[in-house]
Amino acid sequence: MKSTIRNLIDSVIRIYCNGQSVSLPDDFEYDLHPPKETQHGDLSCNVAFRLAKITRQKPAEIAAQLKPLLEQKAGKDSPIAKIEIAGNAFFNFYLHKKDLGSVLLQIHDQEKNYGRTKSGAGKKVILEFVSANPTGPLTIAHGRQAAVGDCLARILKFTGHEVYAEYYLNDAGRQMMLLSKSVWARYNELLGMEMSFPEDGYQGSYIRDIARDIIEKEKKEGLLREPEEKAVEYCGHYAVKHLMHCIEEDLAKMGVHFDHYFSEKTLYAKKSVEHALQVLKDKGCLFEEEGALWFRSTSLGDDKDRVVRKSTGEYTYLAPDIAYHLSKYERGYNMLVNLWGPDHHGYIPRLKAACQALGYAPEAIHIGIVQLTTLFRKGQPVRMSTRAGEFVTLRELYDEVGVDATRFFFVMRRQESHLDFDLDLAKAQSQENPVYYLQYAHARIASLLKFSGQNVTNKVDLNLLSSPEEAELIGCLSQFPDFLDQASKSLEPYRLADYLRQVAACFHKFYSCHRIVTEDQPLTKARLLLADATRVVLRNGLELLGISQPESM
RNA sequence: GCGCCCGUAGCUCAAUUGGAUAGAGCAUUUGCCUUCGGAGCAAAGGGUUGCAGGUUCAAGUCCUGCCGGGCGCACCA
Repeated sequence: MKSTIRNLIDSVIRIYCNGQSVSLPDDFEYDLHPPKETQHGDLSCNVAFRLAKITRQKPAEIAAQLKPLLEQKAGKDSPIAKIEIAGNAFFNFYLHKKDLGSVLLQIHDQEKNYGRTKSGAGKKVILEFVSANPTGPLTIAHGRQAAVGDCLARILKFTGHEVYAEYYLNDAGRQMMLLSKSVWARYNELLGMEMSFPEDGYQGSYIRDIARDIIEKEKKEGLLREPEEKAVEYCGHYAVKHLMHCIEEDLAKMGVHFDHYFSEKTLYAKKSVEHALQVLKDKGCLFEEEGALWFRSTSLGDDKDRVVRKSTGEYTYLAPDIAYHLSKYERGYNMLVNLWGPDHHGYIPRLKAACQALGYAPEAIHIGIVQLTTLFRKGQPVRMSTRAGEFVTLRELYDEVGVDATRFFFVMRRQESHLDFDLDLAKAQSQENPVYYLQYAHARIASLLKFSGQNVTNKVDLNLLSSPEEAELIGCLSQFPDFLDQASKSLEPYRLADYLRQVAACFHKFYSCHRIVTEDQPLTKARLLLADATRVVLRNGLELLGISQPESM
């Protein structure tokens, strides 16, 4: 529908430009979308304003010239019922009811595929998110990253991208050593040995649990007889295995899926770090100074150059990261999406620089920050502190409020802004809970369809759906693919959550204004088709958010 | 000190990426259940979009300078 009109406008502005003897720039763009105010018609277009820059005529004059051309070109079979100029030079298109309603036939026909687009065709996306160090259970901060990332993966797939979801597992380096030593210390302590706990070690009680597991299920006190280095290594290995098992389980229970957990250790085993640095060296991006090896990131937008190998011979954190991203490049992904916590935002320029040096185009690199969440209970912030080992874990959160509410709350706000998570609101099985608002609409429709006792058919008279509430709902449903493309293009799932709320609101309004099942069979059939189309959009949308779609509540 | 992000209704947030009269939810006030699910709907109040300039047909959105808040500035990970 929209593309028909867009083609019409395109052909008309070409005629107009020829008449003015000016050529249209290749990047010429204009908007065509439903206006905010329903009184401004079904589609609104700003093309006359945009042309003003090119032909140096007044927008109103251009609009006046274009209008007859549009009307003439449209002909009498077009979906356009009326064209008017308003607000100086906006075009407002009014469409025939049956053409507007034809989207319902499309929805009925496409069902689970309604909303699918091809806008991401050819894009092979590697989406990296969560990537929490395996040094403890997932926190609510990771939970938000998980929810946002997983929704994003679903949306990108639905909009035609090829998506590979990956978790980068930091199972090497300093944090790992600390974890190993912490477990080793608890192990000794449990066996009555004297040992000081490492400074900055992990304090959480789960460390002691892991140590106890080793004693009870595995080695008893046998580690004491081994060389300390071996024993510590064993503790670390066991702890990572155990913690990753918990992390994968936590994620799975929340419906979050990863295609692969990429181990940092394997980078060293395969000499990938050396390989990556060689690649950069061959491109002339490295230099030596004061005994250290540097990456010249300033030539790619960073504010200072970065050390990749210290004068001691050790690599900095950046080195394996470069190797990891080279692996993404070598595996053929042409679009990079990383979701990070806010504590890493200073790290973005150097990694972007690295990715560009490795061969990625700047516009193919997307590093997004998922801001922190503050939990509120009875209006008071819930204090969290990882240092003392007393934090609210992701598991505790969704056990308390449920997976659906957890996921919805995590994605309902733009991810780069700080989130206030009201526990009481999320738990409330009542009207003020936004999750239930959506699910209620879905359940209500399911129940209604059952009540009607008839099958939904597409053999209906669409002209019967002529009330403002019906028109508004139809317009809303027809925008589903557009909103998905927006969410996918901007990498912001909250747009979908917002849109679905709008769909539910339109439906509830329609439902309370009009009785659907009546003696009037043609009207009943038309309204049932509309209700069922709403169900399809809600179902598909909730599925993309990873939220269940109950038939009854 | 340098860099990045944010500032919209009492609170939490939108605003189709520069479009027409800035909109929702919560909270407050008021209506609507003998008919399909009231976990719903309708209505009211609430705003100089932090301040001051600038860019243009058009600015909450872009640019500059202030004010206020958050975060980051390692040969740490």
